[in-house]
Amino acid sequence: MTRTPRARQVVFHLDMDAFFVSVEELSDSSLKGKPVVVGGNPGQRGVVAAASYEARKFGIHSAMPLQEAHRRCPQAVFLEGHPHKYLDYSRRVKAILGRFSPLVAMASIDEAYLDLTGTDRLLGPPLKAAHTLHEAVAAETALPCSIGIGTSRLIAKIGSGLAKPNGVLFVEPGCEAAFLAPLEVGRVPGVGKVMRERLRKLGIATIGQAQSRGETFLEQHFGKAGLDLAGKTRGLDAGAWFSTGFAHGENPKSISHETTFRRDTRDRAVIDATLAKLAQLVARRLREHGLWARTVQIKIRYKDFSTRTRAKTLGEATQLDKVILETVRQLFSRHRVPNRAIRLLGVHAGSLQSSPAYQESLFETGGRQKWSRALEAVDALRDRFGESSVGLAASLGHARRERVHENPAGLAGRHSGRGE
DNA sequence: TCTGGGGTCCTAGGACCC
DNA sequence: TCTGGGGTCCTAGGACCC
Repeated sequence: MTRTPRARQVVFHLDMDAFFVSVEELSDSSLKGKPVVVGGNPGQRGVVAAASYEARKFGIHSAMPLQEAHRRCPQAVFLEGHPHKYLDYSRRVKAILGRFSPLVAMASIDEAYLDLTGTDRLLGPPLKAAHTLHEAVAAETALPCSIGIGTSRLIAKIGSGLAKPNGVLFVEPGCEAAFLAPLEVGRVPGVGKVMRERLRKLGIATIGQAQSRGETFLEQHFGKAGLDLAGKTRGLDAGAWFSTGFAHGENPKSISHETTFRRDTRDRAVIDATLAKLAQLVARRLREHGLWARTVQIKIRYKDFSTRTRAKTLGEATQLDKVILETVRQLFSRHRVPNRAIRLLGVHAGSLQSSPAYQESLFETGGRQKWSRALEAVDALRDRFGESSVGLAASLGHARRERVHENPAGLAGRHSGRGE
């Protein structure tokens, strides 16, 4: 990523501490100081959504199977949780953040990035501003959080992780690489279990070791992910995840629902009812967002956890329960392995667009391709008949009509310079 | 260790087009 | 008779995040 030279950024990353657990403690103070797990009961199929710091002492962490958490700490309090409450508190926090900067990006329900570049006059130096913010969150929500401050989102995020619990950490500009060097490479966002293991086999356990192997080495072994990693080890916001900018919260790229059965099933009635329910949930959310889906996908996970997805792209985008249900039924009957017990079913809508036909504002993703197709066609005509043969306005009008008739390729085909 | 649900992005191969 | 060189779209799977 090339970066235009600019004033050094001041980025905050604010992360709520054990968010779901902390919210539960607000309404039941007897939970404080106890090992608490939010995510469900240990008898259920499920994983830990949040664990209190007390529970973490037993080795319990997010995404751990509930049964395993129970095995490690039978005396822990297991809670189903209250998603609506969490959303409510998330909004309250967001409102507070909005008073500190107009540039706030919620990265998930319990974390946000703030751009505080150039707010010295108003809020004081970064550390002071962070403490003011920290106190405001504590005073107005009674929830603990941690704040990382850096010259990039990446540095701020890693910083907030190290500041936990309930702390503030400031990485001085210019000290990024030195700050990162001793940290475990798994601290880098985007480096998960698989990449960490591959790095370990290459003798890379810390960010500093990755730094010294260099960009070429990392790219050779990991392709684009390696190139991004090289940037991250220097404290840069490399990769798609970090380069999305602060203006956020546009339309989703996909909408899906899935459910794991309490017990694996082969029961056709249960399966049919589940597919209908999932299709209906997906369709409703499409309508809520004012979006139409071009592809519909089914997900089937069997007893042995093997998972299959099968997709179909529709001729015409939809937001109707009926169309989605018919499509997933078809995909299911065509691809299900007969008599195998099913653990999970899912319905997924992708290739979303904001109207049923091609019409996107010409500058949005879908439209851009059509646009360039049309312009290519114009170029082909020019190649063949000379510059004067195609007036710009006329050709664009033509392109638009072609789109409405859903035959964007027709123009290019008939008038191609290759012509055969 | 018996593994949720909602997402994003990336890869890679094949179809198809000019 | 050793065989292009783009490009896009579609599909399936997987890593990763919270």
